[in-house]
Amino acid sequence: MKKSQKKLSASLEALKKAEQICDSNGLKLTKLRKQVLNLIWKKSGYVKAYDLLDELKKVDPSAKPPTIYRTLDFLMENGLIHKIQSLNAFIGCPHPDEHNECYFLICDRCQMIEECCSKKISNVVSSTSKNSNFIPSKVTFEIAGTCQNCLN
Amino acid sequence: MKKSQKKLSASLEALKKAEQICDSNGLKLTKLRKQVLNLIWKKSGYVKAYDLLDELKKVDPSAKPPTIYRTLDFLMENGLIHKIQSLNAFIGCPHPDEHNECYFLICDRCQMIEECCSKKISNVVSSTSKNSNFIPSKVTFEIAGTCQNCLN
DNA sequence: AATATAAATGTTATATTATAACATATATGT
DNA sequence: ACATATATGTTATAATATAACATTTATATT
Repeated sequence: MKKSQKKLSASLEALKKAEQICDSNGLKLTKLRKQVLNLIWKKSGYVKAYDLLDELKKVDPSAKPPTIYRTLDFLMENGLIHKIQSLNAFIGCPHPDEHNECYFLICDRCQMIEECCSKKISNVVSSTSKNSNFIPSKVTFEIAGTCQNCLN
Repeated sequence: MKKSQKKLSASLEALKKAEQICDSNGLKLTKLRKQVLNLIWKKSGYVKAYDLLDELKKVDPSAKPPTIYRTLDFLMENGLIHKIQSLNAFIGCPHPDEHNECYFLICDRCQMIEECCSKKISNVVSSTSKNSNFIPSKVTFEIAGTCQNCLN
């Protein structure tokens, strides 16, 4: 299977899941939101908001910063994408139907980001939070470095 | 001991450590760098770059964004402060002499941030990285939520 | 269907965060 | 004393993000 096909199916898969999630939660996956989610999935790695805006402008010249940021907010609120805080960038979530504590492996050389889930993370978060009598609500866990591919 | 005294001593302590570290590493803790580090420690929680700039301007009216950002870069590179990625904010490091994998407990209600170190974190990072054949270089681990004080 | 209400999008303006590029000053080594 | 490196000063602008208000579209109710 070619890479373009792989990307295509990941994108379609993501759209399908997004539709399911929105359907079952009474959320509206509007044309704009679909377009933006699609643009995010078209990129192989992460996307910056203004790059996304430029892409969107190609099909909707009236798009402006709030167009993108509002849509990104919606997609984030509903777990369909994530913000990578250390890069001010965004990436599609491959498993929006599960809500685990996740972390990101971010390659400094290529723009690939691997999203991983691990019980270990949630365990560390809850145990360390308990130690400090802290009630956690949002976890940001990003590991930058060099990925497998780029090591060769 | 009053809170202001506690803050003062933490600030003095931090300055002392910074001087030691710079001394033993051939780094120059210049007047500007000291001033900025001091301003960071004066605040009880985290600081934003432009707030810091406003403070600095009070004693050095010619200060400009690069003044602050360059100084913050120096302080970060040498482990004297940390950037909180999820807030675009900065905070002094209470133990710049040790270099552990740390995480931050960030209270949404007050502006307090607790920096914690835990072997568990480094273990999770190294084990999960190994699973993905990933060589980690920089870890961002921030947990937002509600702190002990604000729960009452 | 007509109307009220809520949700989404459009639009203008501006706030916030950060860096590039080049000039000058200060410290350091020879 | 001079060359070199490091730090700071300065101007300009890039990159990221949101506030505030207008308009449109969807939804619920009568």
